[in-house]
Amino acid sequence: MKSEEIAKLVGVSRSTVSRVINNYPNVTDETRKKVLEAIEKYKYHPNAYARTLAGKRSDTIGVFLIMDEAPGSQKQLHHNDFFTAYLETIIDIANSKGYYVLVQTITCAKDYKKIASAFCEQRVDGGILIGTRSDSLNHILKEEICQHMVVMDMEPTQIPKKYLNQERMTVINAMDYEAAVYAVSYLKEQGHKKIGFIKGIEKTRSASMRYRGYLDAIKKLGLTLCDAYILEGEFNQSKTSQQMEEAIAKKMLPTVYICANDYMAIAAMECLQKHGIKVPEKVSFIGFDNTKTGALMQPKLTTMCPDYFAMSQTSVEAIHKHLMKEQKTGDDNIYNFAFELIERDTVHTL
Amino acid sequence: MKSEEIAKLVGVSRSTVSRVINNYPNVTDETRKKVLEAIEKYKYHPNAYARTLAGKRSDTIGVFLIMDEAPGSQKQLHHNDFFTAYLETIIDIANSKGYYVLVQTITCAKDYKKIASAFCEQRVDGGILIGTRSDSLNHILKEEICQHMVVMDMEPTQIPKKYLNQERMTVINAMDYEAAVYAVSYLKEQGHKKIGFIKGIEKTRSASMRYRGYLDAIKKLGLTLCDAYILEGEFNQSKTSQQMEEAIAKKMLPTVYICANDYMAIAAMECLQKHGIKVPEKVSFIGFDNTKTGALMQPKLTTMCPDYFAMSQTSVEAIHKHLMKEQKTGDDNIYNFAFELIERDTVHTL
DNA sequence: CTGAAAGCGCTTACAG
DNA sequence: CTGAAAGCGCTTACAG
Repeated sequence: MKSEEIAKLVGVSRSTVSRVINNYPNVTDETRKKVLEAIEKYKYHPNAYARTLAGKRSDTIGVFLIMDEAPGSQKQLHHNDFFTAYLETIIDIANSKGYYVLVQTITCAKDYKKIASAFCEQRVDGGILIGTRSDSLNHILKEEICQHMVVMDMEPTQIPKKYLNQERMTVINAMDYEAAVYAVSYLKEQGHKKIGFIKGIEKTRSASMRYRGYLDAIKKLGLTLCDAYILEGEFNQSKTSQQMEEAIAKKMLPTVYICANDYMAIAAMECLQKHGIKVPEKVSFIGFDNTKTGALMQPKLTTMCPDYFAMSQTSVEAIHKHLMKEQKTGDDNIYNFAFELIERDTVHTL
Repeated sequence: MKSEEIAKLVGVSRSTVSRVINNYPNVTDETRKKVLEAIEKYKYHPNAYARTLAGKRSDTIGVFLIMDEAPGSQKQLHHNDFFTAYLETIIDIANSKGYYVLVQTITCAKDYKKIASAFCEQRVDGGILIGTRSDSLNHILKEEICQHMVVMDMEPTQIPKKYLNQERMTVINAMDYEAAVYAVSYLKEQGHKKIGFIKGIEKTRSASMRYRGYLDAIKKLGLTLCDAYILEGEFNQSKTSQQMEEAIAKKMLPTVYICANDYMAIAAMECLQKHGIKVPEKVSFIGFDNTKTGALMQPKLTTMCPDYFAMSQTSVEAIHKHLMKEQKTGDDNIYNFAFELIERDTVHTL
């Protein structure tokens, strides 16, 4: 079924059918109604590829998930629930606005070409980058992607001004620095003076900002910074356990650890418990990310929760606005979202 | 940049450029090389929409995630990590075979139209349905989707023969019944005689098969079936807790529960522990699905793990084969995958 | 308000 | 082995 057949059936031209489909004003109500009825009756769907070729947008948003290469052959990618928190909301909101969502995984340097292809083949009108690394930008800039790209978790100062000014990029960040500062002050209020930190790997903006926020807050609040309280967890459970074991052996334990993500907190807690060290009574924990596991385990993990929903929503809307050309000029294509402290059972009041 | 420009640059016709792009044999090596060089040099990407319109496939696979409507406005869809286990593998494998992946969420009856649209607008060459419900099939059949569809977790007998015979559908299931039977026999070997079950909602094939496998195995192995040991968990943590509370109050506890999914096991365990009932010493647990939370919590949950990877891989390959017309005739478009018992710390040997 | 015609960027018989 | 031409199913100035 194509538009010409509908046209014949109704007794109008293809042009008119097209006008109805695109909801143009210059069609009489009567004609419009007849066409709409025929479309409904024969379940006509305009061919997306023909529409796009003839000048319409593809109505498709690309979501690019940057992930570490999995070591084994059977990649357990799904363990990265970090992405899912954004992905399903993005899809849902995009669908509700009439966009289709194309998802691609980026697991190595050459995979960045997938992004370029998606744009160059005109498969997508805009893109959202999730899991951004410090080197991601180079890859993208190298590929000269022209349309609109939303980048999550990237320091705006690292982006060449022209991209931001030409409104070719939108930056969406969580306020990781502020969240870490808040976590420290919250813990101080709870009576903690020895506050440790378990670091992620700092090739992501969020991990490094969380750490910097911690460092600055410790100094600003007059707490003493102790190297022995800072562990290199590398976002990695076994590395975290190992570091924790060493700290236990040295008997250099703070009264609480802030962890750059929930999973390191979970690994560290398990390690302490094995040694009979009570959590949270002896050592308390605050995680980051609000994973499902943290919410369900015992004791339930207190954590800093990013506004996944708002960030996902804003990313879709940024692309939508850009395509609708509603984007105002200026610097409002940089967004920052606050965290929420979710108080559960792993912070003991001293 | 379009094919005509490349043609001019090289001094050949568009036809020849097209032949090179599509890797047709009837081009001299010399010409092919020159064209390829120009394509590389000018970073030419054929327009996907023009290609498809001119008769090529869209090289896009649709993944349709059927999920319950979330109660709140801010849908916490990402809590459904059931999907992610499949989704990221599907994307990865599809990408590696040169397919793009379009993902759509189905949260209500009218959303099934999204599936029809994706096919009718020719945006996808084939589709994968995840999270299938007993009523999903009606929706799909009603929409008269013509191309190839892979359906996960659907009883083959419910599908009209003609769809299977015409190779318009592939069915991919986990061996839920057998897994439940195995779980029961495993527990019997561990000395358990009072084996309970926490049920999901039975509008999914997997939930009902897990329950039926349990029932049949109890009978077959000569164990006594006790209604009080069977709880209506409805795949729901609060419902499970409530049912568990009642069972505790009645003092009608088996020595072990098989749970139709991990999350119900987690809720039930928490409930027992609150009452000072030791897990696994007093009451043991086997879950289903192998969620990350189950692997990380304390005690670590013993669970039946579906072969997510193989199922995802097979679904992509089924579509690929169908598009390549490699699909053999016959009934091999129904696949069943075994579970693996992951022994951790929640089954106590009596 | 409506239609005829050109054009979007490819592929593919067809002819040579 | 290669090119000219038709065609894929739409949209959009253009003319009326």
